[in-house]
Amino acid sequence: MEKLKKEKVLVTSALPYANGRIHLGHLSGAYLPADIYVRYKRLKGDDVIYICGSDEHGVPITITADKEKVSPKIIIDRYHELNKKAFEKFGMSFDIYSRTSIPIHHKTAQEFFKCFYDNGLLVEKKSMQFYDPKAKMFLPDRYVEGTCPKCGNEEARSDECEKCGSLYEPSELKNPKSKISGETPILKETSHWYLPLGKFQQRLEKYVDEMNKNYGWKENVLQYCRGWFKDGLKDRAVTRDLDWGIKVPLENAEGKVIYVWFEAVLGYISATKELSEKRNEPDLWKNYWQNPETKYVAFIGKDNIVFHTIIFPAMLMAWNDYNDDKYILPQNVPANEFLNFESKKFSKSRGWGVDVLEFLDMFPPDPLRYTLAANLPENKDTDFYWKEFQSRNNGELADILGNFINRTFTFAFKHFDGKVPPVYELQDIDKEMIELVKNYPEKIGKLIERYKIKDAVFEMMNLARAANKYFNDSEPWITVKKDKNRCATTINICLNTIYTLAEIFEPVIPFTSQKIFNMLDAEKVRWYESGQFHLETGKVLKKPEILFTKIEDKIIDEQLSMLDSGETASEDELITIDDFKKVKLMVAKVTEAEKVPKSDKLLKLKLHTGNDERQVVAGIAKSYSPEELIGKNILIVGNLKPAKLFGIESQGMILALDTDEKERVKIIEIDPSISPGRLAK
RNA sequence: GGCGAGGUAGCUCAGUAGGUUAGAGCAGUGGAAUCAUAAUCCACGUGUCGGGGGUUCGAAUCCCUCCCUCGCUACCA
Repeated sequence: MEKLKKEKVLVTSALPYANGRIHLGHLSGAYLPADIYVRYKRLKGDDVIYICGSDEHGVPITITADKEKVSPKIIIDRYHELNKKAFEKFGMSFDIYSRTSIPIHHKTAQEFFKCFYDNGLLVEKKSMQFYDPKAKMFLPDRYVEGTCPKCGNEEARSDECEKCGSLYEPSELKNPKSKISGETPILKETSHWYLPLGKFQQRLEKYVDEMNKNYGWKENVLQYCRGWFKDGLKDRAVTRDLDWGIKVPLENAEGKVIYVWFEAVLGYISATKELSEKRNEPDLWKNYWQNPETKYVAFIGKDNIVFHTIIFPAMLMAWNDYNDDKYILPQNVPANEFLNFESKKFSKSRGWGVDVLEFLDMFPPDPLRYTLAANLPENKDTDFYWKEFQSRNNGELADILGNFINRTFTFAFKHFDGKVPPVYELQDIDKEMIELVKNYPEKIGKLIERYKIKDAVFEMMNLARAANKYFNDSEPWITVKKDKNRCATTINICLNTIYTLAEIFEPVIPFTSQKIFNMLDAEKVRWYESGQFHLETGKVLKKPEILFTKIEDKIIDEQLSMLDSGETASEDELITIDDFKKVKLMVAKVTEAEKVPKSDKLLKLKLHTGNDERQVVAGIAKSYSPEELIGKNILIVGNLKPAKLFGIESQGMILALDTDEKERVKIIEIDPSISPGRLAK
């Protein structure tokens, strides 16, 4: 075993947004892999700190607060505490779980802002922003929806179209609507500061390239970066008009806060500062963040890639340009994909999924940690299935790992007074086992170093499999009668293997691992030494306990049936008759029809609805030709808000039925004797 | 329709500097054993590596094309 240099490692996990409870998907993405990595690093003897905390600013929190008619502080306090507790119960080993509402963070974020401002980096731009007179607030991009002036995308944001990627002035956006009140917002002048990311593009590309060359970034992360670089990095506003957040530290900046994307990533630094204070080591944070020796690894989910590979590094570069105390940049950003739940996306609003606290009320954390770790979305989205959870718990943790430990311990107690028996003459089978065990820590360590956690977990269980085989092949239940020394040797080797198992499994199932150490009355050792045999002959063992209880089919079936009922309830949500009365279903006669140029599915129709004429655009071109529609009596929704499709105004919606054939619909035809304009009731 | 990801044994998946008989876990079948949480161990797969075409001495692995699935997004009004 080569002596490895002690590394200085800084690990962060994405700051969860304090606007809801974390669910299993969150754990799989950014938290469990990081925790496994960190626990391994600690066992290895590296100097590591692990930082996380709640992200507590931004508009969604204010909206939740408004909905509940409480202050945003109530919301963030609630979710900060809940999530903190969930992480604790799950066994997350953060050195600190901080939050972005604390003064240290406000100060840090303001320092960065001020530094960029004072050095003339930030560009001030006056612009017309949407203002919702009813909600009395400026509307952030994502709360304004309208039609993109360039490509006609109807769900474009106020200054940017995600469809075609074009940027424009809010005044160019067509048909703006406030997503908060539904009102048409007015344009009001305001001014904001922008971070010119374009200035950093070349350096960022070089940075990503070099880090990848030296440390092997994940393919999905690189793809994402390439996409952003290809489009060219744009100026990004770093302030917002809002009263919830970190105040812009300038004169005449009333009502302005630092945009949450700018400050949230700095929360990692602030949290480390808070840790410094708590430990009463004022320079601790600098020893990591401003130490070129530090290896900084940022664990995140795929939705967060751009912030950690482009924006945050750009901010740190900018700081480093103007200051003598220079920050290090992420050395690796091992972003995971997403975890789905029983084949579908987690969805809070649809009640799909299980949140962490809910889960841990029913089951202990280790089986969950193991199941999630064995199935991490490292390369692609994966699923959490209740059945898989059961089979991993019963078939692997209980049957393979737990049972091996149990059968070994019962042997030690039945035949060797609960003490570690001595080793006598070694046969080939023993030597092979000893050699095998010796190599496992390094094998697994190498996988974890390369962020191949899933493979590492598989190897951990493989050692337990091999241990069972060794036990079987050695047949101690026979040797105990014929050759006690042989039996003693076998049990000694098995007990030492259990020691190694306790250590290598610690990052994944720390609670159980601790129980095993207790049973062995032993302590953790250095990771790379854990494959060697440490148990002294004659050492007194503690009585074994069952480490994993089996999960009955009944319990899993209950969960599955709860899912079923939960989902149908939300899908078939009942409406009142008043809800229905809002919809004006009306008979109309088609007078003209033509294809919309350049469109596959759209027809432009002129409809006669009794007293007036109206134009409707309908997506039925694949099912009907314009000619066959003319003269038909059909049913439409008459009081739908007009919308523009392909630049053509549509003043209603034609009702049609799905058919078995894909993309084919059947319009609802009304008896020709009914005159246009009649309403359905 | 656009973008992205994927289609490999019944299920979940691994498998890129292209090279002998394509792998693992689970499930299934048969067997061994009985110390142990009825837990373990061994043996067993003629899989069109989505279809077709191409490059190559040789492709699951590279190129083209088509089909299908999922996600996001859309002309779902």
